Amino acid sequence: MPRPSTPLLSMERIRESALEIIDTAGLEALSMRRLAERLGVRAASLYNYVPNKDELLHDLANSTMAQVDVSGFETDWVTGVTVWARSYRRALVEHPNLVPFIASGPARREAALRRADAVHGGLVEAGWPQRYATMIGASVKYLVVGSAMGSFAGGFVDDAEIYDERFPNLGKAHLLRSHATEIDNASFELALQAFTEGLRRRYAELDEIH
Amino acid sequence: MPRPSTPLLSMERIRESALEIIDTAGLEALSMRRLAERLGVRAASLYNYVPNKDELLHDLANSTMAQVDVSGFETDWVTGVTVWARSYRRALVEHPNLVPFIASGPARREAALRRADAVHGGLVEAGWPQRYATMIGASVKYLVVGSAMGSFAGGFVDDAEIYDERFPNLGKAHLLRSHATEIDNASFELALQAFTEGLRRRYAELDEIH
DNA sequence: CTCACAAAACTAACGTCGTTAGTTAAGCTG
DNA sequence: CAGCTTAACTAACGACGTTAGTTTTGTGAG
Repeated sequence: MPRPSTPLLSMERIRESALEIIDTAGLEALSMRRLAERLGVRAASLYNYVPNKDELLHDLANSTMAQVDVSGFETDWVTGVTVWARSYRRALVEHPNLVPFIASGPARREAALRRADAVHGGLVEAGWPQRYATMIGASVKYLVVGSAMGSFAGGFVDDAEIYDERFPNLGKAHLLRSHATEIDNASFELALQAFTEGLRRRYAELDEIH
Repeated sequence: MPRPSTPLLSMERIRESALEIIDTAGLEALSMRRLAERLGVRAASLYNYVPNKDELLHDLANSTMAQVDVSGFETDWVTGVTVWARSYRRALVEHPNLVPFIASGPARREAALRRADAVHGGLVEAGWPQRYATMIGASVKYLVVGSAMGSFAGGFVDDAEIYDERFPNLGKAHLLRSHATEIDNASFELALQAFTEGLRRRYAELDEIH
């Protein structure tokens, strides 16, 4: 059926379906053929909208990164970092299976660069030396990416037998799974707050020098 | 040439070549056919040694995790965490392209579980409540995985044009690349130390209550 | 010492994948 | 209404993971 009256596809529908597949079946489950099938179409038709699979993934990554909020630096650097980190994590956690793709590969993505620029600028403006600004940006990124990807608690298996006996200290690890997201949230908050606390002390010492 | 006098393959050679491909060409470049070719053999022969590609990757992941050192908890929890975090990161950074695989997927790997058990035990022994022990373990994992995977500095492109003008605060980002590993190391150390500093304060408050 | 069987290589094939080339018909523009 | 563009299609290529079946070598039991 060539050239239907109203188009079957749109960039919007493609993005949407691709994310559905990734979210429910994993990144490796996304294939052009499977995506096409879900859209009621043949694989080749997708190439009228998307140059190739890799570009489609970059597109999804970019629109994910666009949700990150760096407006907090207008207040002060601590809220800047905190708001940034939390919104960053929130965006990634929405599509955890996409995180490995987002996090690897060069920093060419428009949305990501704009935000990196804002973070760096905000920190330097607040008085942090360039080098520190770089390191703080990197550290927060580590924390966010690691937490969005790892889901520490969700990683354990729902079967007590596996941990019992052989791993006495993990005896109750199988219970972690049921409140996995709560534990992951709390762990991220602990890490973020302990980290910013440590930074505040360094920031104070910075002033003492001058 | 069926059944040669001396075997052409061995688990050792397979692991080695697989890691070489992953390190130099990326995780997605590892295919059974390509691996076989590098070993002077046909793809099907690999299945005499390895049940399938996924198991091979798990095997590589497991031997990577086996290098992580959790002996520091015999001294005190701070050195325990520090030694653990550093050796963990060192192990992952050796094969950054394998990190996405290592970090995703359930915690079924023997080596990883043994170490998680030791960490949790060490923290509880030192007086941390169960819940905190879990969160601290998770936090450090976040930091390590994020840093091993992200290579913040190395992610930037070696081309000044890309950042100039449009991203004023990243003006010199293209320079980051040349000392990428130094910056990544320093950032990780900053994050780890700031984090443990924050933890120390909480640990002190913990004692005050009783 | 021989003979059966395990081991370790092979070839051939299946179904899936990303992608391209070429085709077709509908819609838009002059 | 003629001609170009658009958006679907079919067919095909080469690479992928994996399995089945084949062949020859090495080895252990009698």
